[in-house]
Amino acid sequence: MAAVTLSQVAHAAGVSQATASRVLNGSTRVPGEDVAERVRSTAERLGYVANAQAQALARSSTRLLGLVVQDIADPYFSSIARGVQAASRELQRQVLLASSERDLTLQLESVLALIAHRADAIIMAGSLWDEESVGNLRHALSGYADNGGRVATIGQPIGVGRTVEPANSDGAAELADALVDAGHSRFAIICGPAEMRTSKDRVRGFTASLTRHGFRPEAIVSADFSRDGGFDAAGRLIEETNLPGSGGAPLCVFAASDVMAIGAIAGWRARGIGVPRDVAVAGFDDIPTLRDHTPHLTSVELPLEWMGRQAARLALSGSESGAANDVIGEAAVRLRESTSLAVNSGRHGRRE
Amino acid sequence: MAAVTLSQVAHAAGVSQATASRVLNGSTRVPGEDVAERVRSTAERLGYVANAQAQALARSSTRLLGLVVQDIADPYFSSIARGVQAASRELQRQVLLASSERDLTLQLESVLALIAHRADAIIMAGSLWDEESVGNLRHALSGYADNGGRVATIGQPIGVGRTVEPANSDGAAELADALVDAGHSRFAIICGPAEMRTSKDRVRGFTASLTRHGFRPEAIVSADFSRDGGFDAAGRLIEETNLPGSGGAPLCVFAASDVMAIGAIAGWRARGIGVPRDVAVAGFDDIPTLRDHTPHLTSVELPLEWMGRQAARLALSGSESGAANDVIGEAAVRLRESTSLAVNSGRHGRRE
DNA sequence: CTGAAAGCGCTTACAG
DNA sequence: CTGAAAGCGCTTACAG
Repeated sequence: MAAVTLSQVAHAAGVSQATASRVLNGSTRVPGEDVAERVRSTAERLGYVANAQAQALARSSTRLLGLVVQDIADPYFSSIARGVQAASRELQRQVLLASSERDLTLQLESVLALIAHRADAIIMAGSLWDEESVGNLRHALSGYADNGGRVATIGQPIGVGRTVEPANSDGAAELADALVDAGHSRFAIICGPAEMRTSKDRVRGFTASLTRHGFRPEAIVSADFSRDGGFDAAGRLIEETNLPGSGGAPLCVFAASDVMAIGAIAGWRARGIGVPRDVAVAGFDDIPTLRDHTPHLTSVELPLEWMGRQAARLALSGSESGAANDVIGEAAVRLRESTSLAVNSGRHGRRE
Repeated sequence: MAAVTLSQVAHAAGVSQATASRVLNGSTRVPGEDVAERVRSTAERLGYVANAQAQALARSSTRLLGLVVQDIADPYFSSIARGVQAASRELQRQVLLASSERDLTLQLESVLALIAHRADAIIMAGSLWDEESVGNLRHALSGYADNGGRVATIGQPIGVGRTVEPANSDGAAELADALVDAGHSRFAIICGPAEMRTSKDRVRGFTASLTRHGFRPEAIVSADFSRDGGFDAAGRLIEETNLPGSGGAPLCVFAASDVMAIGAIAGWRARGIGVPRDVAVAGFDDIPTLRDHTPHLTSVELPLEWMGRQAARLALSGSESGAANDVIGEAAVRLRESTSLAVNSGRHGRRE
């Protein structure tokens, strides 16, 4: 790449490189308007675009914001990414995006790549690790932080940097409260893999609330944290539990994410089991793209985009006392058709 | 940031900086294994991570891949981004993500930022422009290309670089064919803004096919290219068209995207109009997250993730004759419940 | 195989 | 206000 260089512009404009630099890249020490104008028009004419790599090296600040997500196509992460992106624009940063694919090795590689690029800050969304494997990651991150790098995690603290914590446990507990209030009395759970903290927290909150109300889940089925995982789990669940006949109390299933809930509904439908006619279902996240699903899904809304923005803010704002250290993404229960009891009283229930 | 430096590692290992560089960063000219090992362990001990900015400057190659999308939270773009991300991992690149928000100014700024970072290649997905505004963009991009930058667009050619073109027009035409084959005879269209080429191409292909079959749309309603746009359009459409009574031929509405179709269905449902009972609807894109929508949506599948991969390949592969210049994202019609005529024969139709 | 040195394209004290 | 020069952290001919 032989792009136009600052020194070329300076030469063509008949000034020193220092002057050209000061004119073109917002220095407070502004040269005379005549010279400035000459430099500007020369730069324009030559099509000069400053080399950000060289600037970064000279300033030792890249204005890069690193973001690692598990899967950018997952609506959960793409919503967060949107928030990060928006905040980074306001904060004049560029986003360096890495995907970890739920693979611990890739996750470490991603982080290392972001460190190599000397991103001013690194945001890790939906990180996945167990206590053994987290060592390398934490080591890399804390070295990075020691050198002035800023770290923010979304989901769980990793011991370095600040964190945006979604109210997974509390939200799930409030959901259980609301479900009990609505009249449900039989519960089961579909969740993700045991080592996934997001899923674990949600199950924990849900179960704890149930216990307070004097209930406990009749079954807990774990599967891949995906639509297909929910589909499979739906099948396994009905083998483990009794769906009531027309007389009994209906079963209410909490799926640890909307995406799993959708899969479960599809799985039941394939077996002729209707929601909420034969079984009630609640999800988590309240993904916007799924708001028009039929039946409308009871869920727990999380401010995903806002959480992305906050993570960027936490990571980029000074470490001074002013800024909060951690922030909570508050959850809000949305009771909807999928857990409705009204239509559940008999076999003749109509949807709508 | 005072990260450990190559020269520090070299010093600590008692070798020259050149040697350290050769050991640590895959040069073919490998030093003796004893020295190499000493350098490696020193680097490890000191926690050395190469500064990618400095490397980029020295090598004049950043290994950065720029991607600009309109909205990363839109499933259309996040699917593409996933493909780009996957390919870039295989090609050892990092992704620099920019969002243009359907704003021409932001779009230009995004591209300029990517150029400033000297990305090896820039991919523009779902670009939006009219012939007047495209000037600046094309100018920036062609200057970039002149300096060795590679460009790929997804959606429409911009006159510089290669392009991945989704079969919007052909796919929509095939959809119309299939719908006519299935027995539909009355049509209407819900589309995005006139200046959006994606929408325009789809409408054009659909209408052209209709014409060949001797039909023409009874109404064309344009709205925002979003769920809410579809919702609004649904309302306006029924004011402009006659929905048949129990006897007449049913209306079949083509929405220019799945997201608009979903919105339209919600809009009708809010007015007591059922799909496909009262009106048939087809979308476009076949978004995976919407596959479990009720009714199952007739759509035209586009290989979005694959298109992202191809764009990365086109952009990063050599300009030599070997590689194809442009590639088509083939469309595949998926006829499903939302355009089913079986249930449409009377008022007693049941969904499922 | 190994090293001294120039150069990548900027910024920024330091002088004038 | 303006410029000469050092320095940011690497790579890579060029010698030895």
